[in-house]
Amino acid sequence: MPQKFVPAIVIARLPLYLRTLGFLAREDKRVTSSQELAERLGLTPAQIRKDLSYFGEFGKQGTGYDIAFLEKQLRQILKIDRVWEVFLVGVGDLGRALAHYRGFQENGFRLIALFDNAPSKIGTSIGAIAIQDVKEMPRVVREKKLQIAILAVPADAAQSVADELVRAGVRAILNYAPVTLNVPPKVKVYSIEPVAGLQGMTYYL
Amino acid sequence: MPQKFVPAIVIARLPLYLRTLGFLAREDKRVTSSQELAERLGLTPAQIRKDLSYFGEFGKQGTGYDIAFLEKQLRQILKIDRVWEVFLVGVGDLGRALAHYRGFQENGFRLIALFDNAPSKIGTSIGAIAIQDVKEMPRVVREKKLQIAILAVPADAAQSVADELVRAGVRAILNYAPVTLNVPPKVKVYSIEPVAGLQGMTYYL
DNA sequence: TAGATTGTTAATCGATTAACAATC
DNA sequence: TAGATTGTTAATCGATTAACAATC
Repeated sequence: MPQKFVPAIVIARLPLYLRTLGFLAREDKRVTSSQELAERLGLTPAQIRKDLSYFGEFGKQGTGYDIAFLEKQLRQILKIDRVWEVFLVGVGDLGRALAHYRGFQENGFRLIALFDNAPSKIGTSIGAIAIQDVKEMPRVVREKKLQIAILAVPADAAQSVADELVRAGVRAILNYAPVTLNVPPKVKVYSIEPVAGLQGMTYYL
Repeated sequence: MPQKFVPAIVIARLPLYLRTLGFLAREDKRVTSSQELAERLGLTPAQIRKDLSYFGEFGKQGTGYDIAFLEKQLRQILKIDRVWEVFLVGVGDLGRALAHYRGFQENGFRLIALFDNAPSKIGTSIGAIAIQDVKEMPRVVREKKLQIAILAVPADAAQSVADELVRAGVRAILNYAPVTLNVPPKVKVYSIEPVAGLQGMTYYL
């Protein structure tokens, strides 16, 4: 089935749809509508129907969408109907907090390796996971076929570490370093930008 | 001067331009071009020139942009040519890490208050900042005229706390809770979405 | 059946890009 | 002057929305 091209911005909304379906399910709802989802998400019903239509027909006229069914479909589409192994590079304050964050685990992203370059940290552990020398990273990534990295190194190291990640075969980087990473198009980057976020909001104050 | 409407997506790019100018300055460059900025940022030169043109003429034909000058202009436009006081609600693991994060401070966002609802935390301190009862939040926010909140409470409390923030007069929320907040249009929300970010990337794996 | 809501088309809206005169 | 690069216009591209036939 030659999948029609789906804009990245549509893909980016699917996790939000999925999350909202989860909330509705926990409210013991069985069925929802593009109208209800749109209200919760601050979008238009048309946009939600259009987005879903890239992937198939998931609703029923007059009724709406079966929540459990649509959740399952979205999980399949996003390929999160499985557990993904992820690893973290950079175990500073931020990296340490990320290593403890349960949200990844809870959503099927299992942290299985930690890397840092500080001799004082290498060999120590966080929870059950040992911190390894970042020099070992390429070998471990290849051996375990890891595709997803969480990058939490200082800004001035981020690009060179990202280059290493790409060379080692990583295909997705969750970037916490305040830099714009340059990577080949086959590698996806999602950057966490709290400071840029704040700076964008002060404009409106 | 009746400012022309500037698309939010343009505003969102300005902090990235500013950051890149900072990197160039630290490389001892004095002048840059839309071409050079575009390469660093993975954008087109035309887009950068167009974005800047919403606010004035900052370059010189044949030469490009004076880095220090453009930095100063962007800081003024974004209103980050001053220190903003911010406060944090929710001192769990994540909130604790955010309270220690130096990136806010370094970029002119001074954390001046912490709130939580757990009796065991209230009265204790992080660094020099005491954790206060979240019930005190509206009073403190009004007294100090705080406009910017960092929200790091559990997902199921986020909307009701956000409602409180809005009632207290907060105008900008940096949201770390994995929920879509519903707030009036005068209030800006920037959400940090690591899990959604990962879920969007697995689609491409 | 009547009412509700989907999936899709076409129109609209908005953002990006190419091109180029102006000019440093 | 010649080369470089801006600021801006117009064209293009892409995303959102309105509208509605289909149908549950």
